[in-house]
Formats: sequence, C-alpha cells, structure tokens
Amino acid sequence: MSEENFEIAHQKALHSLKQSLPDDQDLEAMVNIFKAFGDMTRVKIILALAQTPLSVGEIADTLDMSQSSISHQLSILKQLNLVSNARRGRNIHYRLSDQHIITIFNQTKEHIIEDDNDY
Amino acid sequence: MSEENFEIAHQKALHSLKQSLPDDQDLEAMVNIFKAFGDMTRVKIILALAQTPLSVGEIADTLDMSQSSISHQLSILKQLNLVSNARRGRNIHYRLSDQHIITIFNQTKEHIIEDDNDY
DNA sequence: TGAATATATGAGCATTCATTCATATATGAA
DNA sequence: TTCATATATGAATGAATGCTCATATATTCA
Repeated sequence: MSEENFEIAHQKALHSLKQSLPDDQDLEAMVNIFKAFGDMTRVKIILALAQTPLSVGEIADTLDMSQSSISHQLSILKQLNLVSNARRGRNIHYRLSDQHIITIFNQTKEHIIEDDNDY
Repeated sequence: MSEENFEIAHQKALHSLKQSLPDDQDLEAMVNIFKAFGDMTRVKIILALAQTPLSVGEIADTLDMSQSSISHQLSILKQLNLVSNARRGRNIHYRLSDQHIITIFNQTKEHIIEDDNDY
C-alpha cells in the first residue's frame, strides 16, 4: 500500500472510530473489575481463594492483615460478583465466583513475561 | 469425602497457602497493569489503539479530552510497555505493544456477560 | 439466656491519582 | 532562522481509596 493510500485508510478508520468505541456505561463494568484487580490486597485474596475456599479470618491470617481490612475488601469483591460467600458453621467461607478470573490473571502474567524477554 | 476429611484437607491446604502466594515484588507488575486498566480514559485509549495506530491529537479528538490529559495517560501506558510510539512526520503515533491486552479485555467481557446471565 | 467468637460496617485519616493550567521542548514549513 | 504546530512535563487541586479504630450484628456453645 502506498503512503498516500495508507493515509486515506487511516482517515477512514479515524472517522468511524469515535462511534465504534463502547459507551461509558458499557465500559464501566469492565473498568470496575480492573480497578478491583488493581490492588495488591485484593489480588492476594483472589489468588488465595483460587486454591481453596477460605473464611475471613483465615484470609486475614494468611495475608497478615486485619480482619476489618479483609472484610472491607471482600465486600468490594462480592459486589462485583468476583467472589461469593456462604456460612459454614461459625464462619463465613468465601470462594471465587468463576474461573475466568484466573484465566485473566494468567493472560496478564504472559504479557509480563513476554515483555521481560525484550530486555 | 467425609466432613472430617474435608476439614483435614482444608487445614493442609491452608498451611501451604501462605508460602505459595507470590511475593509482593512478583505481583507488583501484574497489579500495576490492572491499575492501568482501571481507568476509563486509559481503557478507551487502548480500545482505540486496538483498531489503528493514532497520534496524540487524534486520540484527544476521538475521546473529546485535552491533549495534556491524553499525553499524561499515554506516558503511564508507555512506562508499563502497554503501548509504544514512533514519530511519523509531524506527529507521534502510538500503537498497542502486544495482542495479549485485547485477549485480557475479551476474557473480562466474558466474565461480565456470564455474570449478567445469573439475573 | 448470657458469654464468646466471627464478621460487617461507619467515620476519620493519609495517600494516591486524574485532570487542568501554564509552559517547555521539538519538529516542520516558510 | 523564525514561526506555527505537536507533544511532553511539572505543579496544583479535588476526588477516590485503603487502612485503622471503634462498634454493631449474628451465630455458637455452655
């Protein structure tokens, strides 16, 4: 493709671009999930729950953090349907809602690894 | 598995859990990428660049945002190697660094869609 | 029922962060 | 070289956010 044609194709793509971007409302769900993943504490909670369901106290012990802090973070994850919970005797056990979450983490890890190879 | 054996298996998993979690340092790269994805402006920039390379000004026009704001955000994306840039005549064109990014977005969209089906 | 344990929740505080404004830098055109 | 255009950057500001502390709620056990 000639330089000139490239420019024409680019202008065409540019013109339709604005309409093709999803609405804020549609993107918000995705952004909120990424926001949830963008915190070390929540990522650790998710990685722990990927191995086994855990009570709030068990998570707090595992991560060496306060019960309150963990509870606050779990409520954020629950609101986004990233985890679900159920009472089990005296405790409340949390588990991951679905397996996509782990797939997303693995994809991200691959991006990072390939990135490192560049150097 | 009996209730009692379940409890034993759980205790065993719990014990090895703490060591099995990645170090903060290893997780930080991942968390930083998710942080980058956790902002509407940056997500829109990425979705736009997924369609075609664009100059800073073109992105600003497309998203109806100031040149300065877009430039700041691009520098964050560039630092994380999510985008790369190259001068092209009078402008500087940005492009996505690799395709994993789109895969991650699509996985996330699938999580959201399956989630909606629950209601 | 009353005490002990597990979890949730609200307010306050310190920090992070996205945008704006002003300005610096760099390239192309005349 | 000088002017115009494109992009980058630093400081300032307001909003969002994670943690702590105190306390409320809920469940089990004696």
